[in-house]
Amino acid sequence: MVRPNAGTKGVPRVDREGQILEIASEQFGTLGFAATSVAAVAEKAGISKPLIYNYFTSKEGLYEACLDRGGAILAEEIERIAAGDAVGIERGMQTLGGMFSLLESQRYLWRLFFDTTAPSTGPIADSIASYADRIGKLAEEGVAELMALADNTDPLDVSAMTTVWLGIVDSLMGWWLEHPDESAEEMMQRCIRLLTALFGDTSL
Amino acid sequence: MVRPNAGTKGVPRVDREGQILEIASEQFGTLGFAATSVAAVAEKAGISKPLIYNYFTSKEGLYEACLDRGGAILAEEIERIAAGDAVGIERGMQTLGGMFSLLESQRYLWRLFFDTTAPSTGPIADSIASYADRIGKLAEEGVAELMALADNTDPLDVSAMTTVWLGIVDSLMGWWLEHPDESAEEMMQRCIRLLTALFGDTSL
DNA sequence: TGGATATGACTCTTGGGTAAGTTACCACGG
DNA sequence: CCGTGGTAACTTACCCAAGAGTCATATCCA
Repeated sequence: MVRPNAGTKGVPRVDREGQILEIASEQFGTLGFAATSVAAVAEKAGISKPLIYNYFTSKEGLYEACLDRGGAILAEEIERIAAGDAVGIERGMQTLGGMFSLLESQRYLWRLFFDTTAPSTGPIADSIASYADRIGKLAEEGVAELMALADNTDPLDVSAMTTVWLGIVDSLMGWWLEHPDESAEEMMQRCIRLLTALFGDTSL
Repeated sequence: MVRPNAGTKGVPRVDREGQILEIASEQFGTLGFAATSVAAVAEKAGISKPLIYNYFTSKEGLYEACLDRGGAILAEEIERIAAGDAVGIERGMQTLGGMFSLLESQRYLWRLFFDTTAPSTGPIADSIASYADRIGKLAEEGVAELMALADNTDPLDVSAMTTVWLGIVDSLMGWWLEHPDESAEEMMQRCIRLLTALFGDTSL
């Protein structure tokens, strides 16, 4: 049988995998796991669906690979800032700034780890949870520090505040996604203005 | 042909519709539009799928009916508070308090209007947008007031801050959903403590 | 020539939606 | 007090499209 487009295109596996991951991450990050179809990723990459299955085994495998690629980057940056000596709001703002410059060209990455449509059981859930936990732990640590400054060490209060903090970051990322012209630097300046509007300009 | 379970069960349409809407709202609100299946709603209601289609035409029709039921309640409460004379943070906290007591027994309602898996085109999108806008407008109004107090009237700043504010409410609702034992009153006290941790106890 | 790169054309499952029929209730004429 | 027909409430069994996943095969290069 004649199969006009078959045969290698001379693209080595590693390169192809990288290209697929980039496209898949964008789709998963913007549309969510459930709404992303493997066929669509294949089409965007200019290749066929079976090749993706050949390299990544399943849709979940593909998602997991995206997580691994993005998660390392993200967690590393947050950990780097956590290792600094900034505390409280200051630390929060530094984290934000780090995120902005890190994710400027791939803002959708953040959403990968907070996608509500991702499967909630099975190996993916574990993988996603492991990264989300790693990020969440760091957030919680920062929040706990902040709260301790105000003599509040109630674990549930810290837990709620951490959720709120992650919600703030998430909503900022969402807003950024909808304002693509905004640079990381502009975004940071904006956040400082917002903070000032809340606290007055004493704190920075 | 014998159809052992067919025939009326003596439940009038209005009652049945109400029952279906309650169950559907919970499913849509907790699982999201995409992850909710009509068959599952039917099963939970102890009826068959076609009855739902008979009453609500389509899955989107069902969702729209849920929105109508929940949206009126939600927007009304926020409008009531907006009509008061509280300003800035104070208004925000009052809104929160209103939400908590209003949604204590149906916390999932909030998510109905901020479900990212809902269709983004078609009549539903319009309907959802109309309610979300109504809520968003009120939020933006409150935020704009707050920002004006700090001499910031930049529209993009207000837009970003509004998104953040909605993100905060959303994350609090999410946290509440995961802590079912927490009462509305406890939730409110917790929020006041969190606010105090941030601002010191001068402001209330 | 064998292994890596690739594909067209399937299968199978899930879930939205429908056709056609069944049962219970009720108003009304005898 | 009893048919009897109309309508509202309901179901089973199906259709169909979309999308995950697979198989057999084809091409290319070292």
